[in-house]
Amino acid sequence: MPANTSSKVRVRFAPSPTGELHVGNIRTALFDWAYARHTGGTFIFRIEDTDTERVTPEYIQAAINTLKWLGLDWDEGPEVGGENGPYLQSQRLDIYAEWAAKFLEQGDAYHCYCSSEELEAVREAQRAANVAPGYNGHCRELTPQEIAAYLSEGRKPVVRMRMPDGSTTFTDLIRGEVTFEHKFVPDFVLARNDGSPLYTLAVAVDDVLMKVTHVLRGEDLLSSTPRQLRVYDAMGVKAADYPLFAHLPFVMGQDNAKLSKRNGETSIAWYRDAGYLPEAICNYLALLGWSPGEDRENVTMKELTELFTVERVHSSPARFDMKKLEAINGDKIRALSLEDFFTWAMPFMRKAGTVTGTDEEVALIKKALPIIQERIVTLGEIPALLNFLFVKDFVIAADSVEKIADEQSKKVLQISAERLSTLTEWNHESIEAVLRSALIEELGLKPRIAFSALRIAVTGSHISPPLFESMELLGAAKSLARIRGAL
RNA sequence: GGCCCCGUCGUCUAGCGGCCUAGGACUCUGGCUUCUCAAGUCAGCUACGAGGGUUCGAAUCCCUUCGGGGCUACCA
Repeated sequence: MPANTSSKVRVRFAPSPTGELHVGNIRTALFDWAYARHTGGTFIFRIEDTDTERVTPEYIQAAINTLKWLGLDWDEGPEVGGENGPYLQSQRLDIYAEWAAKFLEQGDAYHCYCSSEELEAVREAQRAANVAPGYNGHCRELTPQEIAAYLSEGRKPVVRMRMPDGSTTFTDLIRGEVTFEHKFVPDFVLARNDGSPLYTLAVAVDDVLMKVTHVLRGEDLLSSTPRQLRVYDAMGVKAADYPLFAHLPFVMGQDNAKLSKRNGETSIAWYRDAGYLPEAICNYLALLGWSPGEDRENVTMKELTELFTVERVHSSPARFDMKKLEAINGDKIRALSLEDFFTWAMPFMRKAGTVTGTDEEVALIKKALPIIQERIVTLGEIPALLNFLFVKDFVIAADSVEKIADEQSKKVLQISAERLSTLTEWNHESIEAVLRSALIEELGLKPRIAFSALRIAVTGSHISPPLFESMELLGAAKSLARIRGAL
């Protein structure tokens, strides 16, 4: 039944920014974007801000920033414009009003004078009687007298869509054929009594006007699809021209409930601040409900666009697993060029107050990054690992001080200081050579014992980057001073 | 309650009637490597929700059942 396969693909991501975009939203955006890029189509970004109670300008801006940060660039939408704009529904109110009026005129919709209280009472009764709740059609066929009576009471009507008898069947690209009997799809409201549109009206009108060919969205919207199709029909769109639907499975939290603050971090801002790379987030999210097959997992953004197809999207929900995200983030960090790694690392060093960004600091950071690149999972771990190189008032961590208080440690430090001070060339090879000869060969100590004391004395912690490289970077003067200071 | 969707290792998944005594990844456990932590590497643990069919043959098709989720708004 569906056409549109021959025309150019146009997909949209249309969030309702009633809060920060969360992981689930982003997964949807990612799939929308990947599908558009895969097909060489157009990616439209539209803001559904018809819920004026909950949507705020701040959230809208945050959504824009999040998509940008992730690298999900759009071809039409806020900031870039496009010939089918505006892309904020709040700026399209007159369009919806026109269509609502047209539906009224055509008899597809009607004025409903029922108050919220009356509606609630009806639902209450339906629940009590154990019948399917929903609008009972009270205002479907009002007489002019009844209307006049309502009007004289000061009632202002909403616009309600008439659902005809019968059923709606459509093919979901992920789930196959889905049918809804209209007796379970009650007449629904298109516009509030102040004339403002509801999601059901705006989404359908915009998808048609913006020539959207594929609707990839969360599965929570699956059961609203018959209503959307009903609006298309009223708009005079032929069934063959309806967009194709693909309802994406949910992203769940650890406790098998929809992901929320309670069971996992949901805001992308949190992941950004913790030091996750956009590519890692996208790669991981892509794996939630989709798979490239062939035992592949690690894909770049480019590969994602090449490999992504709706056919490979799952129909079952996926649980968000922080551990796996961390693993992928670590992989992505290790794959970074030194140049890129530095660019990502610098803001974290600054923010932590580890450095201010002087030329000397920058030079040292660039030399130090290679030795920590494979030992971190998030960028946020960088400052703690490199802090010993920049710290002004060096102190040994409390839990490590006692570990070098014994005689043997003292001896190790004493001898190390003596031998190290004779070195003419200060680099990790010469440092290692002289220490091995003094401590391992001459004293016969186990490496892990001998070097542990030095590590603590020099870096202040029993966990650090490789010791000899660390000492080379720290420099002879500071290294020796710290070793002596620990005695 | 009704309607709709979903159900392979703890988690994400491969699988689309025989290649499956079910593969990969993450996690976890153990080994190797090793100056700590990592990284790397080797090995191990663990799954087709259940019950009926169809078929020579089912994780793959059908039915039932159980379980999970969504919707049921003048939210989206």
